[in-house]
Amino acid sequence: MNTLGFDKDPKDTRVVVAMSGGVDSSTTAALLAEQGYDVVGVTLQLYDHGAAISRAKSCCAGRDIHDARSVADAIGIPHYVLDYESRFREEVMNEFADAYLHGETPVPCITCNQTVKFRDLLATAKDLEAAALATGHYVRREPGADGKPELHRGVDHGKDQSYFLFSTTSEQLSFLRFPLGTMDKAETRGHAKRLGLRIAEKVESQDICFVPDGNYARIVERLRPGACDPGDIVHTDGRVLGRHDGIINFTVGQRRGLGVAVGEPLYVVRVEADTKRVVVGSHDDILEQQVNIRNVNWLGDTPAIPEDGVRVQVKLRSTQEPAPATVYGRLEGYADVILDEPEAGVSPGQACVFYQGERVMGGGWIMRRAKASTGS
RNA sequence: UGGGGCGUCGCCAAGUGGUAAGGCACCGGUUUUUGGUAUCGGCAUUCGCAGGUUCGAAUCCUGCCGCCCCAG
Repeated sequence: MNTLGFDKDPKDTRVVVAMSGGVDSSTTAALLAEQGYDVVGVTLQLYDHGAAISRAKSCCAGRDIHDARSVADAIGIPHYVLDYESRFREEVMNEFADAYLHGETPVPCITCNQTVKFRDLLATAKDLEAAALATGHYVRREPGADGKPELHRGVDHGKDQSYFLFSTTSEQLSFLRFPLGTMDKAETRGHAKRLGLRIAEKVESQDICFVPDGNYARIVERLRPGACDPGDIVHTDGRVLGRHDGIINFTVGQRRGLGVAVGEPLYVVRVEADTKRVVVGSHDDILEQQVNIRNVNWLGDTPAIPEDGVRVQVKLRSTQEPAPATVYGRLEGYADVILDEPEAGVSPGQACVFYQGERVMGGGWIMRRAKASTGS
């Protein structure tokens, strides 16, 4: 049994590595190559990088494609750049823009993982007759009780990326490998240095990869010209406090950028696409204890989420330790999550990811509440 | 042009003779492979305007300007 779990020699095990050009995926490729695997590097060209080429901190830009190629050359593996621009635009960028126009707050990284990467790239890897697709994500794939692989958090909870992978199916998981899941960032950089990778000191990627300067609203406007109108900023008590430049600039729980002052901090309580209103209120007004989700991916051992509930911990954002909750299965991919303690700033369009300890139990997409009671 | 009240940073607001609190907003940093949150820091040589009194005034006096309320 080799390190990727195959009962054959590494040199006879072909593995495709998704190489973004960053430290993590480069190191993943280099480590597997070092172990003697038949590594094939693949980099996805996801969007027109003309505007983003000088953006050093985003992933998959032109600069990063170049870096990926350099690393592949240095470690002596074949490397392919695949043009996934059109499908990325359709499935990730367009959905991203539409979500904002509907008053939701999307997580394009998850959409990208569940479509372009773990569906399309994974299929491509199979076409290349690879035994597995490896990525540089900080998550673990652990053998489960019945032999089927489970998804676990990265050992380094500070880098754990399981939030972005909740929609990974069991089938996909069986083909995926995450060699960095047991490492922390320092170890990864240590390997990168040891292996002489030029990108060893490269800065962390952050922000949305296709938003070069962090100004996501501008991208939404470019993708959907004229689709967003200004509207009122309304307090939960009914007062109209001011005007805003478009609902796409706001997300539930947001404080800064409202431009109105009433003495106490104001937070966005909800974003109404139909009336173009941004409703704001006090911090208490953004506390939510029930979260309704859709398009659930369930990774538990039961066929579905029990209707009478199962105890889990949930993340409602990537940078948060899981909080205790009970999730109740509903029909057709819906579920209701009841948190033990209310959470602030639960935003429609974001992901709710389930955990039981280290194990990722799946998750779903947060829906708008039917009628948010304001408590005023 | 009868009476009363008020005018301090974009908003609210403390300060009534000793040399401009605070909150909100805003700006910047940190944190973060989404958005957001959080956190740290910055933010009125100046108190409607003009004179005067005083060692010293946003605080006292005078005039002017503006606003609000009550009464005509």
